[in-house]
Amino acid sequence: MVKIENSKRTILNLAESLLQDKGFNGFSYADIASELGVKNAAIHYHFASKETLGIAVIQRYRERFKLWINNARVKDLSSEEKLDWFFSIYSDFRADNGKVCLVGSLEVEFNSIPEGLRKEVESLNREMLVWLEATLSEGREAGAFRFNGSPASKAALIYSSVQGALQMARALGTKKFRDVVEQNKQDVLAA
Amino acid sequence: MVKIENSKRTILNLAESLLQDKGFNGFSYADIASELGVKNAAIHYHFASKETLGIAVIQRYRERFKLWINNARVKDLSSEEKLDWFFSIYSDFRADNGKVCLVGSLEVEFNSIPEGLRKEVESLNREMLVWLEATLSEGREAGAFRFNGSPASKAALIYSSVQGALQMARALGTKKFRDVVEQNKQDVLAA
DNA sequence: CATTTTACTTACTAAGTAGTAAGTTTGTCA
DNA sequence: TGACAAACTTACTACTTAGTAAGTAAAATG
Repeated sequence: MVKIENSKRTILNLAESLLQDKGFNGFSYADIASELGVKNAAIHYHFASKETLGIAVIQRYRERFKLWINNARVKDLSSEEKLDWFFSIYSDFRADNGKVCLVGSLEVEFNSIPEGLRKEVESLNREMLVWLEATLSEGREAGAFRFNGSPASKAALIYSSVQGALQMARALGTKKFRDVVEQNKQDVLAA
Repeated sequence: MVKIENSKRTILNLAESLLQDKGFNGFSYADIASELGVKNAAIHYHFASKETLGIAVIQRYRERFKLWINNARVKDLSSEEKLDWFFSIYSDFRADNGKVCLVGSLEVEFNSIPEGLRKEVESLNREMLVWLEATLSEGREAGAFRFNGSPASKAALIYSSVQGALQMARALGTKKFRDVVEQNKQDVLAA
């Protein structure tokens, strides 16, 4: 038996995709099992409960984000390029069949998901916000960005607008998402 | 029997609240019935299917929004006050046990809700955006607002940021929501 | 080669889901 | 007063849900 890591990873990929597509309450173990061509119980073998599966998805995403921002390919970018990189994460979601931000998805269902999952969502949200705040702060000091208010508030605005724009794009089309990204850049880039 | 309209309205109120609290896939007829102190089938008597119930909630909200914006109490406000009024709608959601925007909630679950409901969500989103765009446009011409880009893009940014901020506030607290509102005002109000 | 471990399947449970059909109570109105 | 209709309840169906327990085939390991 050689596909231990492979099966586990495939389940995580599918769960992540379903989370972004239909939300935590919108998918079932049966969805994953049928897509994978195995039985329901096989999913439970890898992830005892839906809560642990959800937690694993978010934890993996947190690891991934940490690796990204500490990798030279992102770390060595200019402030403006860093912001573009941030937006590009979400542009990929959009291109990929109208997926939505994991954080936003789970926050909408916040009051109907297990508590362990809530904690993970909070951590991921906080970590992304911290990075964005630091990027905005550096960029303003370097003269690349110009905005009023604190970097923390501006980061919260940019992040929540992108999150909301992904959702809005589902009803009103991808253009709305691109509009929001462009408007954010106009609002923050020094003339 | 005298409480026809009353029961129907109470069901709509509860459904709206549950939608904002747990999402469309996060509540059931049983939740409404038990809260109301009646049996499941009583809800089906008033709303044949969950889809028609959801549609009715959104349609009522659309009517409400139309009444609001055409009422003198909003219509006669200054541009700046209109924007404040818009934000205040969502501040009320926040104050009311961390509720989330109906539009955002349903857009997250967009791919797992009935099609008739999707259409309603699209209409509500479009109508609110149109009003916000017009308000921003008027305000800029009147010298109350200052921003780059089109009123349409700025409206999309403001709306999606508020939508996202309500969600973010669930994980990170109400302060985040207030920060986003304040930042939006700083970004748009003429110095 | 024997044992253990991995990755499942089969077969099930208990609970919840939307939805329906038929009957009941109660107020309204001709 | 009697018919009707509104607003339910009772009792059910068909289905889906997460989760479990026991068994199995095959690969890894000692």
